[in-house]
Amino acid sequence: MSSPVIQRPKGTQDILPAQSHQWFGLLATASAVLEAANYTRIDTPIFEATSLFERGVGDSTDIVNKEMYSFEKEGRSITLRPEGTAGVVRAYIEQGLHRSPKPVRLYYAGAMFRYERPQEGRQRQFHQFGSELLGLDTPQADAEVILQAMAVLKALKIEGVELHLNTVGTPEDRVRFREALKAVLAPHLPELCEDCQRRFEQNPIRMLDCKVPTCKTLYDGGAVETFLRTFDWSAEAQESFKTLCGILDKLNVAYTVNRRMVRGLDYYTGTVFELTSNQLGAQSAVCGGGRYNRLVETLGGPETPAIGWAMGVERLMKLATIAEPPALDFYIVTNQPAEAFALAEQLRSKGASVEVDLTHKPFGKQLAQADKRKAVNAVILGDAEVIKKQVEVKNLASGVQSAFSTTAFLASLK
RNA sequence: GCGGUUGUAGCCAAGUGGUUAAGGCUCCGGUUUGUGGUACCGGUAUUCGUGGGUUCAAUUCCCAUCAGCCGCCCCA
Repeated sequence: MSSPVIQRPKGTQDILPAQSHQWFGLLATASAVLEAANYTRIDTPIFEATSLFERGVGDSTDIVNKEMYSFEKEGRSITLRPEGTAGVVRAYIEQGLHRSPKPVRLYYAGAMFRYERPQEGRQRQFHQFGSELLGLDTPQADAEVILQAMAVLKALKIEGVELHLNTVGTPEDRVRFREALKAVLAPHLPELCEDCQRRFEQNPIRMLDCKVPTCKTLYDGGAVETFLRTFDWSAEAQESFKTLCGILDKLNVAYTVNRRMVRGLDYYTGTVFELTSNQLGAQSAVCGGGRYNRLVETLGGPETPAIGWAMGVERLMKLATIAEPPALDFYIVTNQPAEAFALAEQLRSKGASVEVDLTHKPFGKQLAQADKRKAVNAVILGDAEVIKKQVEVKNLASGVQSAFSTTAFLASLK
């Protein structure tokens, strides 16, 4: 009797051989875009002190409230990271990166964990690719980061991407906005959905994102619409947002200003943005980001403005076009393993990909394997060839086979 | 956390309250043990996600549970 099969935990995925080329190719392509802009990769631990996320991401967010994988170990509360920025900022402070020349440009990639109900494009263990630009509070920095995100999507040949932009103002603005919004919404509270009533206390700004028709209708027109249009943002925030839009206009980058787009993490200030794809289902956001001018301070570092974004790798996988893996150059058909290994090593040192048949089966069988592996050439190295210091090289597409002396064959590869 | 829906081999998939659970692809073996791709032949599910119940009898009906998917919530 065999034991029961153990299933993978809910909301996790294996990256199988059939996908791994696309998976790592995607990460390599995205990384290359950022490296080309002088961003440097940083890798931080997958788990951190729980308080890092409570303080950093914000304890009014759903992520912190109900989605964190936390556990106690020797009296310490540890949490599997639900997002990447908090850990990067922690390292920035703790490792003294804030003393390197500003701005500091970083990117990261790795697994994140949120305890949520899985569905298409949303796993419990998922992967993000993100970038952070620390030490600059200018609309030019905002533009660099947004353009960078779009460049990554372009490099991945992702079409149908839309840029949504907004500003949530300075940190002071955000507080004022929040209170003013509550004042406007308070009279309507009884008409609103349960979620909105809850949000009213916990995170009123998120109410604007509500999808319930009755709420949506209310927020779309009348007092709320007027309020959004006429809210007295600080001159600083308005000026900065205008400059950013001006840069995008000049570059003919299409965008939509969405006054109701607010993002779920508490640390955002100023510019926020999202890139969405019309080719995904309900989880249409492929990239989300924004400015977080207070986070470094909140986590105990020097006052440091910053902006960043993150992309969902699983969602990118559904959209990206990555070149096929290169074909296998040589499949060595042999009954002389020692000779075959030596030849394989020499071929590989010249950059060729080589697989050695280890089965000792008849050459017909080995050739069939060569075919199945989609090798371009079979190299036949049997007793006769070893004696003559030769190889037979057969092009599997044409069937043409010819003999070379081993040295001539290697020399021909260059 | 809520609502809906699905679950037969590695993949796709037919099927029925009652002897051996179609078929296709893949894989493995053979015809062909120093020459592949085609063709032909053969093999691979003691069992229908798992557990329990109803029944003389369940893969089929019922319940629970697990997992996938869709939507809400939230977000990448």
